[in-house]
Amino acid sequence: MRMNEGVEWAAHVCVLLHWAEEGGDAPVPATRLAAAYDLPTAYLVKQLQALGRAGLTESVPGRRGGVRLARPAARITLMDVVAAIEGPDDAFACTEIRRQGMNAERPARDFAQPCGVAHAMREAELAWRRALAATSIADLAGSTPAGRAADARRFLAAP
Amino acid sequence: MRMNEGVEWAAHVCVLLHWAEEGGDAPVPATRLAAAYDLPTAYLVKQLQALGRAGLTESVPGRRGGVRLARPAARITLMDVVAAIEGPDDAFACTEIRRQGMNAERPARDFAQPCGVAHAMREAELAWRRALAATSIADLAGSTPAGRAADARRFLAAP
DNA sequence: GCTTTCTTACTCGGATACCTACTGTCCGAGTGGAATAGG
DNA sequence: CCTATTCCACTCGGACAGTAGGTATCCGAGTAAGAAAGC
Repeated sequence: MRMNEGVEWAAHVCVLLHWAEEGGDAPVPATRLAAAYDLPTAYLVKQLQALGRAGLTESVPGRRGGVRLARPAARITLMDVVAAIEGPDDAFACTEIRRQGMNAERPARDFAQPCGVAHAMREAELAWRRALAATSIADLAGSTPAGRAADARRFLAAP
Repeated sequence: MRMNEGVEWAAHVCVLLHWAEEGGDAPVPATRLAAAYDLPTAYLVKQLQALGRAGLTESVPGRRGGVRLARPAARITLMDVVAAIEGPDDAFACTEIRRQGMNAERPARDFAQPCGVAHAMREAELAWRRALAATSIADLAGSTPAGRAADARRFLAAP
């Protein structure tokens, strides 16, 4: 069970976009974002499109276009970013194997209650989601050393 | 990010092994376990081997051999099962992209503190692990309707 | 009757094939600001 | 000087190839219980 690399990219890029917003340099073109962390541009664009579909970012077409956050960084959580990139599905998918084999003859109503394994897995994932939802992009930006944040703003503002 | 199907299998199989233990029918051959839920035997054996390597189950070779739990079901948690099948690695793997691109010139000591994204992800995974560790195989067995548990014991005891 | 051998029913580990999903690249279409050309 | 056209820099979406890992199967080697054979 490995998470998409795109999640890491997207999280860092959202922090960059927050800094750009503060510096008055929004929107930022994808090529510049890719250069900031030396990422393959074409593939990063794919992740940015996923963020856009999820409503986290807005894209401005045209000559001085680019990408910017669709709402304040304090109201975008890591959970939002993970959900945007990974999709809405749970990691654990119950396939109801309990109905097969020795239980194949049982009527469906015997399995009205959710499987205990699936229930416990779901609870654990909810705990995970709650923890992710507790950290916002603004929190991440705030925990970065001031020197690096200033340099990032400078990099994004440069022509 | 999808979890291995083997996790579901392994969890249900551990519950079966617990019932077999109670009924005095341990060890249980893999073929019987596979038949209980109509799973492909050869592939289930692979998952059982992973459980064995993790120390959750013991296998008895030879004619009336099979697999049994290595310790009481109350002391085997869902976390143990997930770790055995999925491996010990975290789902989120930080690749330190913050060191590249615009920060490529910085000395390594500038990044002594862990990346904020990685830290938040790690905290969330710990919450997930804690939740999984709160449910034991015995809990899962206890939450199954008595009728199905009895039938399972009968199935495992049958020649 | 006792010991030895054989058969049988298991597990274990590696090798292999297939398929899905992630990773990465490329191309054409659409959009809007800025520069340029024409009146 | 004002308007219309062209150009350029950007986004979007789909198509495509390569690769890693999950899914699934098969085979040979090892082990022990019970049956069979020999003394």
